[in-house]
Amino acid sequence: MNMNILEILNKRGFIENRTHQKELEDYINQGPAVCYIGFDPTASSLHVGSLVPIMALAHFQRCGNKPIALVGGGTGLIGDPSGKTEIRKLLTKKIIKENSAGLKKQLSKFIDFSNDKALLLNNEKWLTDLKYIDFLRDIGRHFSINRMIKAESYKSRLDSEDGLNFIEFNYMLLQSYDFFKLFESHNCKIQMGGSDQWGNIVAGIELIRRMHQKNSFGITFPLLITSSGKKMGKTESGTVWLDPNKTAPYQYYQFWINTDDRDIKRFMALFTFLPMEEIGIIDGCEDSQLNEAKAVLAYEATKIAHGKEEADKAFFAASGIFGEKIIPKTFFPSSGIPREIKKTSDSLPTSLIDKEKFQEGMPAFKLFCVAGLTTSGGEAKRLIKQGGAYINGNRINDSQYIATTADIENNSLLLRAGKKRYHKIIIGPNPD
RNA sequence: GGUGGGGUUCCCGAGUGGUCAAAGGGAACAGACUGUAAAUCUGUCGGCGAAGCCUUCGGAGGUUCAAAUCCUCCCCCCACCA
Repeated sequence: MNMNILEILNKRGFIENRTHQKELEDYINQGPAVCYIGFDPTASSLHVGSLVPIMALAHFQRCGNKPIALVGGGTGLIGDPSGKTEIRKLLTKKIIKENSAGLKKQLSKFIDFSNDKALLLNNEKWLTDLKYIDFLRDIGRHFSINRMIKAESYKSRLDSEDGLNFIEFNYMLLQSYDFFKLFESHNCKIQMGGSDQWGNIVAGIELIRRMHQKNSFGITFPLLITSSGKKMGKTESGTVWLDPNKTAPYQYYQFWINTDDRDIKRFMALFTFLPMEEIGIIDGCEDSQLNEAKAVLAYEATKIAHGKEEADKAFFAASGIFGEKIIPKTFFPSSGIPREIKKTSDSLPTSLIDKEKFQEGMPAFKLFCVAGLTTSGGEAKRLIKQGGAYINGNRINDSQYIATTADIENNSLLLRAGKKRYHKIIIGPNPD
């Protein structure tokens, strides 16, 4: 452990706020610390927006501490109102269960759960069997309504038209109880979370103090919005998921490539493990160098989430389409990004059309629908009319254009919508 | 339980019998400009292989030549009262 985890997190921009700094540092310096973050199983996959907490846990582990990822299988049944402008739909128990399983799989890519080096727990274990009366007597009495309604997360909702539901109002108690439980069972003394979790975290700390007269700590991350003011992880084509089946590695890579200039440095610090000394170079970069830096960012981020092989593929596929990019060895020397070009386009999204069906040709707009580049024929025609549709690099000018066997190159059609969206259609019998 | 206000296309939000596929804004998409960036400008923005047609304004019925708009019933949300 050469550098203190707190220093690392701080330097890389993870920390927005923390409770009792001095005591927290002392605790960290005493040796392996235990720390937890909760993940809501509201979707079957985590997305880029959850990456900050995930990376924080990963750093935590790399510094020799023990992270706990807590899947909110129990709390997910309720829904955290923090930062939400409207009541969240209640999810069924079955869905929550499936989602929890998905989260587990994804988290394992970032955090090493082998040999108890990190723990993955589910609060369902202790929440679902709670006795209401006991809970009220033991835990509920420690919470002041007066205090709770002053918490920002509740206040905004109380003022809003939708109001706050009793079920959600209990969320703070349950999350506090989680922390308390982990404190008791795993000696976990730190809880981290997004800045909207501050109220819940502090409530947990308070509960532990009241129950055990012991200190515990909280750290919150800054709310990540891109410099263009968008919420992290949402793009034109929807959410960027960590599940390769929901967001292909190539797309994932592209997401990072499309980072706003102003965000490159910040994102590198947060979403890669590259040393900060190297990241500092961004400040002096201009134009094409910025794009190279984005490639490094995209490569590293993809590698962390999907492995080296997929990252390589995505990188080469991108060079095939957008032009080769040779990244000098001196530029981010720690990065494993390929320094020479090898052409493939394997990792492009691909679909298959039967050769016989294609014999008579197919209207171009239909092809774009089949490829999923557009969602309706009208949209595809619009695309063509606007000059944003290409087959094998040739712009299509006629919305009635029929693609025929003459358009096939190498048994395939490379469709392009707009500047960046590509899809390959292979014509022929299924190769399998 | 009572009273009042609401539910409009991805989101916000106008629209109170035809001129409504529904103003305006946001988001998004395309083009131009670029660096697979940002900003800006222009265009597009329910579906259907053109015309024309079809589906949409919480749900189900009804009035009418014509309904997002009027009537009936139902569902849901909000506020105040209890």
